[in-house]
Amino acid sequence: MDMIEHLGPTRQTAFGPPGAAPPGMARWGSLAALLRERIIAGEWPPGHALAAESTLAADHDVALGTMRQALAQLAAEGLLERRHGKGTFVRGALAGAPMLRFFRFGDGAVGGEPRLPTSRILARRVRAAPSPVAQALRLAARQPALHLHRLRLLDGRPRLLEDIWLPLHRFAPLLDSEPSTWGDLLYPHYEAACGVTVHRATDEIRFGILKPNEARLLELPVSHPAAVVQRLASDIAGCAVECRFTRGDAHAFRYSVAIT
Amino acid sequence: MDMIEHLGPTRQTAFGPPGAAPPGMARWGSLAALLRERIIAGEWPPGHALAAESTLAADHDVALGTMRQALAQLAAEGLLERRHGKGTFVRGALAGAPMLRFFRFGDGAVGGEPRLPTSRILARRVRAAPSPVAQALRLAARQPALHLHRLRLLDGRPRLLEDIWLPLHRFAPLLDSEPSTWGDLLYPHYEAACGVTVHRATDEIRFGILKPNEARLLELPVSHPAAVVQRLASDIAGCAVECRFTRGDAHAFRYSVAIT
DNA sequence: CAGTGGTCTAGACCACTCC
DNA sequence: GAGTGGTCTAGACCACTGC
Repeated sequence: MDMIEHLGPTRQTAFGPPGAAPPGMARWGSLAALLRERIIAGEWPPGHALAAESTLAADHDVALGTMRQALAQLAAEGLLERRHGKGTFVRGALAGAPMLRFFRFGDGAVGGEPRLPTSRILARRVRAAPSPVAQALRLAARQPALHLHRLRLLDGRPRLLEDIWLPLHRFAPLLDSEPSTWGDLLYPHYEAACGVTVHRATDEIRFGILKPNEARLLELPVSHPAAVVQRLASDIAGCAVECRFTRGDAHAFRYSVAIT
Repeated sequence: MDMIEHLGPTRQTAFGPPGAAPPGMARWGSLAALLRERIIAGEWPPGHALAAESTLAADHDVALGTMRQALAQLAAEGLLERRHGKGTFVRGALAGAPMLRFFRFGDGAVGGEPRLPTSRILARRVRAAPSPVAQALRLAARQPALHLHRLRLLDGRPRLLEDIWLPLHRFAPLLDSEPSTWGDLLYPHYEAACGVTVHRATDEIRFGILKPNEARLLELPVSHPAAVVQRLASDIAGCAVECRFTRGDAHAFRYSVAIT
């Protein structure tokens, strides 16, 4: 022990080139990258508990604080969830990215309580995806896609109309069950039936005009203005897994953004 | 020294009740709150450099790491900005919350380069604010407001129309200068002319119909659909300082949101 | 070069959760 | 009570900035 005392108790780059420390990445960044890869590779499934931070630190020969910083980074990225007294867990599917956060349907009902939307699958077909969708999903030419047509209702009244495109090669199990048994939330069903976890998504909002059949299904006048939300959802590895177009009454649309 | 050795080197709650540590706030949280108050109170103006973290730590009798966590918290809140090798600074006005991020005006020009919008103040009046605006700005009844009517152009073509409401008691200096000298960005002018720093804002988006005079100014047909962005901007203390309504062609509207 | 923030260590105690 | 994450300490070295 005394032989290495001159190195001091804090020889930080003991396991890497001493001088070439952070060219683009500090020690905790490398650890985060390493753990990130193992999570993305599926080594630990969603919901799985990682080893204790002290164990992880010892396993990787770093101090506790360094490992904590790596874990904090992954938690900030949404890959991990840390629960005091319980452990560190791989995050599962998106809790919810409810489309209704974009809309305020006043109705005649007393406001306040958030009513849960119900959904009805109107069609389920295998067909070639339109070019922009195929591009978004990174489908090869003529590679088949699963198309869902879905109506969402609030208090029994049709409110949102959805066109959902899924790469067939990952969602084939959806062809084997009755859509009416899927429930009102698709992402949990994707995970249960197909093992596909939706981890993040981007919504793009634009303005449009309802086509006649869309207006009819939503019980709105023809050429009524619509808010269109195009969502591209990805799994934990960043692969696009769903392309969804949601249309609703433009006059009911309302959305808030915070700027800092 | 040896006399207190039995306390160990890590008597952490030496300056607080030993057992009642985090009832709702840990040590670093209290430090953050303390510094936050001093920043909000204006003790350090925007752009001011704080003392070195080591100095701050010593001043408050905490370890470096504890003070670092407090400073990191404030940086995450957007109150501070830390620059490696330089120091820790109080953040100034919002760099920019460009309205044009909501719109894509394709034009006939080659895409790519972000063209800067110019602005033209069409009117500047002192008048009572409409009730919703007065409520948003927390103005007392009949307390006067400054109203600006502003047109924003891209490549010389009118694109956005803005109604801006300001509490007169903080923006009186705006009555003393020629609006054409204000430049194209208002927030820096607010800071320079009135000492009001816009620190954060929320945008609320909806769709509506242009009124005849609005359509005329934007060179669009009457009753053309419009995207309406209502922005409520606040200063560093969280006081609402500006209520702004921006209207533009709904068909040019496009906005992206990331969900994680 | 001195001063700043960024990284790392080794070890302690605390609060939460569950058995 | 055992195990987990959360907080704190005291001190070291590193990388960036500007004189």
